[in-house]
Amino acid sequence: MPLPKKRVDALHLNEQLCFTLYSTVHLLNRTYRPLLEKLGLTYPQYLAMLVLWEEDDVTVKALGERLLLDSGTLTPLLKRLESAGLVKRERDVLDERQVRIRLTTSGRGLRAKAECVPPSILEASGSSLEELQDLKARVLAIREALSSRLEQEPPPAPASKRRKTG
Amino acid sequence: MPLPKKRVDALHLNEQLCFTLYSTVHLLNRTYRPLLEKLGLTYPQYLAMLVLWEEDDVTVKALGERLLLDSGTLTPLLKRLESAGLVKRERDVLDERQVRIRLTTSGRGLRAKAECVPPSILEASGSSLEELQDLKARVLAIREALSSRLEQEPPPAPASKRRKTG
DNA sequence: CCCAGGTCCATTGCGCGCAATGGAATCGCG
DNA sequence: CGCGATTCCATTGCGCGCAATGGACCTGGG
Repeated sequence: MPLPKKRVDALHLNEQLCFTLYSTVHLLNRTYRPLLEKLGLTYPQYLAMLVLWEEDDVTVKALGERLLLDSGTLTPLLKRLESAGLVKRERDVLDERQVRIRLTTSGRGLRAKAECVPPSILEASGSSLEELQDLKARVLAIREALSSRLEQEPPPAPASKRRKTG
Repeated sequence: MPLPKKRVDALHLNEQLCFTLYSTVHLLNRTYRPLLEKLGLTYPQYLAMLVLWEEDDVTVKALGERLLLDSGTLTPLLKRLESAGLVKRERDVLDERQVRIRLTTSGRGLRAKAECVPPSILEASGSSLEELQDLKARVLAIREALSSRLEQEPPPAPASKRRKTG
């Protein structure tokens, strides 16, 4: 046998964890969609509401740090939540650069209807809570590795200001 | 301690595997971006090229089944690959409903430059190949559960044609 | 007090993903 | 053979994600 395949081809689609994660996230989104439609939310909007249900009255920046999203994504998303009557967006009085996001009564009320979502997803996953918790921890480790790497390397640094490694 | 938290709140963002997967996929995309920029590809375009490097001359439908994407996503993506000179898109002569995607010489040649991508990602993940293979298998199990569920349930069936459960 | 630098949000442009719709080609049943 | 059903791809509309840019605001050194 003169090796019919070139070892374990790293460029083979089905070998790649990344593709598995990528396609699984899309299937998860499709699974969430009919559940969240009843709440009038998309999945990223649902994530923003999760943060607000935990801690009301947060800035766009703080929201972005929790969700790992930037203002280019959040600004239009929050405007849609506002026009849906779920949140209010107001400039901070003490620091007008910031915009504070606050739940409306309607937004707070939506939480009760959201409580049936996680159990439905758990069931659809076909896995146990323990398995999912274990997976979460392992994937988190990868996310942290990617995250710390992305924070350091990219700065092409125009010049001057070498305060990190100097 | 009168339980300061309400058990293990399923609506808590950081409890959810789904958010971990969602945010990790975005970080992966950001990690791939500078690597793939050298090839002139986005991540979904890279995935399509992976399939074509495995098996040239495939239909849009076959590509969609491998990548779990539909024509609404693939048609414009493939047009961009075509205008980049990497593939050709031609109607099948025997069945003109189908469009066959074939690599150009330039598209085949890009494979060599792509070989450095998987090792870079492996390193950035901070994990061993064994750990990633194990994760892949576990996430695949969830993907299969979601997939089989999505295939059955949704048909709202206008009427008639009850061939599955009838 | 002034203003250079930094922070925070908004905007723009592009490429997905996907639901929904439509048109052209093919298939299959009578 | 004829015609309704099905298959396959293209198009449209919308909501992300994100890089890049810009503007308003704040802060700190002089």
